[in-house]
Amino acid sequence: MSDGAPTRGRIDKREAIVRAAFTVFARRGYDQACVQEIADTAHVAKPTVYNHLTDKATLFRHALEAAADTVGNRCVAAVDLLRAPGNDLTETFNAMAGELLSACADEQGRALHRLAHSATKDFPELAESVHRRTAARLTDALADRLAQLMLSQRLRSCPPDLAAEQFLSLLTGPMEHRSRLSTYEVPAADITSIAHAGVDTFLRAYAPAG
Amino acid sequence: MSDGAPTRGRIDKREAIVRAAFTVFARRGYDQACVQEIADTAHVAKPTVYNHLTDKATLFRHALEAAADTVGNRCVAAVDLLRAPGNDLTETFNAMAGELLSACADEQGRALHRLAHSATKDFPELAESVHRRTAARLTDALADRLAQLMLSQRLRSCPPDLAAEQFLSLLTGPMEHRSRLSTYEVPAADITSIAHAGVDTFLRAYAPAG
Amino acid sequence: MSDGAPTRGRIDKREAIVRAAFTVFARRGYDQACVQEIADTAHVAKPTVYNHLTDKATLFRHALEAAADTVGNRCVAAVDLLRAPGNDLTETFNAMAGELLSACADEQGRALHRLAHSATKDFPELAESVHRRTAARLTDALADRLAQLMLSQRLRSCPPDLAAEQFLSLLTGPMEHRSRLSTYEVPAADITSIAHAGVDTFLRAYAPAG
Amino acid sequence: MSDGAPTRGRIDKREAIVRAAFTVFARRGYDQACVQEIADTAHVAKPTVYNHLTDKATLFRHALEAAADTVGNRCVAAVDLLRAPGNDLTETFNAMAGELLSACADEQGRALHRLAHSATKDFPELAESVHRRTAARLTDALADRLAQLMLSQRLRSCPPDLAAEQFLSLLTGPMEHRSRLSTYEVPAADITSIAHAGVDTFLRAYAPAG
DNA sequence: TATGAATGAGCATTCATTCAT
DNA sequence: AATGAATGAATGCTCATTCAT
Repeated sequence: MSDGAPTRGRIDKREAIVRAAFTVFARRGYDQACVQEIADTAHVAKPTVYNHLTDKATLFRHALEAAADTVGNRCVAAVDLLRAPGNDLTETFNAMAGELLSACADEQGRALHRLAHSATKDFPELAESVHRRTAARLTDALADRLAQLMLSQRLRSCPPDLAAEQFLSLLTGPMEHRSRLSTYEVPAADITSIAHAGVDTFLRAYAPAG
Repeated sequence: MSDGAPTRGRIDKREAIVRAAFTVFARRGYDQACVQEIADTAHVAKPTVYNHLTDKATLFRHALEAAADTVGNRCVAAVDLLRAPGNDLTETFNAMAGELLSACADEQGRALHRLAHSATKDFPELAESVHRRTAARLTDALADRLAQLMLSQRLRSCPPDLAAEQFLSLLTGPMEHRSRLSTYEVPAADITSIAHAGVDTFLRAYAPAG
Repeated sequence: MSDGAPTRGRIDKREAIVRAAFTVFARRGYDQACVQEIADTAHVAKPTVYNHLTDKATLFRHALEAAADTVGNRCVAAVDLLRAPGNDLTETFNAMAGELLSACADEQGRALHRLAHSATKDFPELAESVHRRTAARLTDALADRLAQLMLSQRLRSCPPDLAAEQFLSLLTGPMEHRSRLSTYEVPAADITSIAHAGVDTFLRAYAPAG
Repeated sequence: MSDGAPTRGRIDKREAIVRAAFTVFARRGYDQACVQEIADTAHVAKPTVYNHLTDKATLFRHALEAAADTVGNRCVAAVDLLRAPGNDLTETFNAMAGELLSACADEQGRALHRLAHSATKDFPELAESVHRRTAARLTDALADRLAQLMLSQRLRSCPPDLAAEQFLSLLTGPMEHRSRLSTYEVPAADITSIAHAGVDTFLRAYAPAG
């Protein structure tokens, strides 16, 4: 290779394959997805797929982990809104909650959720890995923020990871309910109302004593 | 035939097949489950399976709906504990929450949860049906109980279905978190602590005003 | 059995089965016909079919031979028209030819023709038997009539079976051509014109010398 | 690749498959033929068959049409003998008729005839296509020759396609009779005598007037 | 005798994966 | 590095046929 270009091209092709894989897996599910369709979507020949990623299973792992990182990043970014809580805590939480739900509820997020579930049987480590890159990472980040708010007496003092877990449950539980296990898209209005209701309940329960 | 017995035999065999189907689908997932294994598990020949249930898909539907009814029944029974709330509301809720989580967290409940998720792509009506027989039915039953408690001023007055949804979210969200999407069994101790924490937060948020 | 009645009922049922068999075989062909459909058509249970006729193959044989006799009878009846040849030989032959083609060209005749062809591989004796009951029997009967006409000098003298064979070929060949191997029904007008043309050619070739 | 060779290999394999398909279909009939046997006969793996020809049905269509072209070519070649009619018309017709019957009566021709008949139910377009490539094409070619002979006054003037149809019927009708619907091979001696008899009758009927 | 129920055998088709080019 | 071609392994489903009633 003269400079970085040829390598670049190869990397691009690999990325294209992984992206195509996620698209196809999202469309068909793991078992019904066929490597041929992934190759077609990536505009490559089937053996080329095997040259880059050994296995259908490997393909699946890379596709899901990449998507998990994307979703995880967006969630953490939403949580970062809590670094600058204004005077009105409710307002700040509402904003964060809205962001969070939007991040999880879009097409990619829902597909990832479904695929992660379907992976539990044959790829438990992958399900674990996705969980770590999304839910666990998000919970940790949120727990950090909540701990700060407890320190500054704006929330009742208590184990911050439990609080984080419950806050997220108040958001995702109703979402799962409404989207029928991520089957259908949830209208923006519903998302907002779920967010507000969750925040309201959370803040009532976690308001500072007195 | 002497009495209803011969018909009985047929029904028994059909039930055996449906039960076997659930077992195998739980073990392998829909796509990887093969009808032969279901037949073997039910101790019947493969065509006998087809004589009773038309399709692999039909087999799947019946197996899941039967399991959903079982799980749903146990959940509703747990909620019925709220019909006789003692003096200590916390204690009653704790008991119910424990029952509820045990019902959802056992092997069958977790398998059903996974399978329902995997069904969303190819059997959306089935996912919907399972949802109706479990989560939706449970939410409705719980909302009824909460409405009564609001009337008798033991809970703050507010839309009961929202309250029910949030209560259940406070239980199932952490469960899903801990079980890694229903992959692993959650130890009884953790179940209890999740139940208590959920009840605590819920009652704080929904305590009667003032 | 008290008198002939119960036996009658049994015979009727057997006939119904054989008739149903021909209907279904005609509709589907031998391989694609399934015994269940025959049983349904005859309004009987499947094992009843096996009680009366041992085999799918046996069913086929009886169905075809019965149909062959029916068709054969009609053909021979047509040939009998030659027993009373009027003054105008052409007219008599035309009448017979028309009858003959109508007999072979109706739904049953065409179905029998197709089925006999499909039987040659696996049931050569059956194909032979059908041939004997239809084409061969018809040829013989016609040869008898032609021999008489030769004796009475109304036709040129020559081997009568060859003449019969050729006469029938002049009728059935064009029919097979027009019906696309018995696939389609041939319009009545075409039948008449084929008949007349065949008779014309035949009588020209077999006209008495001088 | 040096020249066109590699492509050649593929074509050869495809042709081998189609040829094998005809062999097996001829041996078993459509329904009883199994793709595995075709693959074995062609010395390929079963999926290779599917790589080249989509379907069992497609396989059937290609096999029959190829065979039909072969038979059709030989028939047309036979008819071409009439382009140079010698002084003795009978002799020329006898030669052509012999050629014609040999072409239709060999193993391949008889198999094609049987298969075309069995195809009428499920592949009417195919039966039509085979008919067009053989009988119809042959009739047309013969009609052309007969028209020329009429013009040169060596045959009585009349519609040439009707004459062609009748001539062919005088040959194939008795053949079908003797071969019991193409079941058995017809001895060469019989072929000759059928040919001569057919020609004799035809020329008597179509001799120029006066 | 008539039938509901059960089964053994068979077959088309799909797909992940590997070679040779 | 990329691909056309080939294959081994699997699986859903159908159907003729037989028991037991």
